[in-house]
Amino acid sequence: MTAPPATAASSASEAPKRKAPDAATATALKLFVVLARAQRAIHERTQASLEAHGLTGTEFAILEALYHKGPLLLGEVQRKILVSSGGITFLVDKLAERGLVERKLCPTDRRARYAALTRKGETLMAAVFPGHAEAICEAMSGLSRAEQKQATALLKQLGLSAASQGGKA
Amino acid sequence: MTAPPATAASSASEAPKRKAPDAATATALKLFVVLARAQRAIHERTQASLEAHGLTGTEFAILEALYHKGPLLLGEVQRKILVSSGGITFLVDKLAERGLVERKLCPTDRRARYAALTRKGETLMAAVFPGHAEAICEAMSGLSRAEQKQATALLKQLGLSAASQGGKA
DNA sequence: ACCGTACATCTCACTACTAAGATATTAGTG
DNA sequence: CACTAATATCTTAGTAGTGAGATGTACGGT
Repeated sequence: MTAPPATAASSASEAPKRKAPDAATATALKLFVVLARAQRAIHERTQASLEAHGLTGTEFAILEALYHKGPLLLGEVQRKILVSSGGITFLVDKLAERGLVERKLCPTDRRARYAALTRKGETLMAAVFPGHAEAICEAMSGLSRAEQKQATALLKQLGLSAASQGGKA
Repeated sequence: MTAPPATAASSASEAPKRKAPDAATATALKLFVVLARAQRAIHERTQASLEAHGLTGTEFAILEALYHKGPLLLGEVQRKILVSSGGITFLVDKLAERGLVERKLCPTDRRARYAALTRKGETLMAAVFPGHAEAICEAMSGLSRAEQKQATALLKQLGLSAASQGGKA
């Protein structure tokens, strides 16, 4: 998995060669930059524990969903991890080649396929998951638990608001 | 630019089929998920204003850096927007093909090249930047200014801490 | 002047996706 | 039952990058 490129951190304050954005804009731009940077830093820190097992973050997300929820329709997995329909086919193909998941027929809808962890996939997740959770804890350790909860509340509000501003338009 | 795939939102509370993670871990995992989701939502919302001009987010980040700072060495741009060395060559090539930037020799170091906006690139940025800043403001409007500042402070602390936890190791 | 190390950029092969459209199946309507 | 619209997955071609290594260049020490 790749981390998103960062936006240049300059906008708000360093060298306002052309414009002095009003204060509200400056506040929003600053949040935009630190959000991108924080996400990137956390992302890089936590992917290391997955790479050691030969998994990308997206692959792990699929396995994790199946691990915690049991077999799921491909479409359900797709909506959960937010990749394209072509992407989920490709990713499940690769995981199936490695023997970690298998496709199963859906008895009530012959268009649909389930993805399910194999024994091998379960074993892998049991080995990988605790270390990954710990890596996330460590990556977040710059904030106290109270601060983490505060940040979670703010980000949830922000994310829901942004997501509802037009879905895909 | 592509948004990073989301992690399955399930880990913390929905169907703890196998494990009841301790409370500190649950807090960190939850923050991990909402951080990824918020970043993704904001990202999608704000890229729309760039796509209308045929720019990816990364391309815009390069142009923005040059717009606000003037000509920069390729290496400086690279560090600012966090892409690989191969990536910055590729991206500047594409922007140069479109006549938005040009390479210039560095008089004091013949290994180095400057990237600089052309007249056309400046014009484009003057047209694109205000709308993009406004899109960011709107995307952030789910939080009040005070909340935005609070979130910025928390995320800055989180990002710096995570980034210093091993740089690349 | 000459060496070795450290850069700055570029080249090339590869990866992890996305978007659009094809195919197969289901469900609803008259 | 035939027809249509909606779904679920797969196929194909293309994109935005990464990473390793190849040049070409700079500079401190000798």
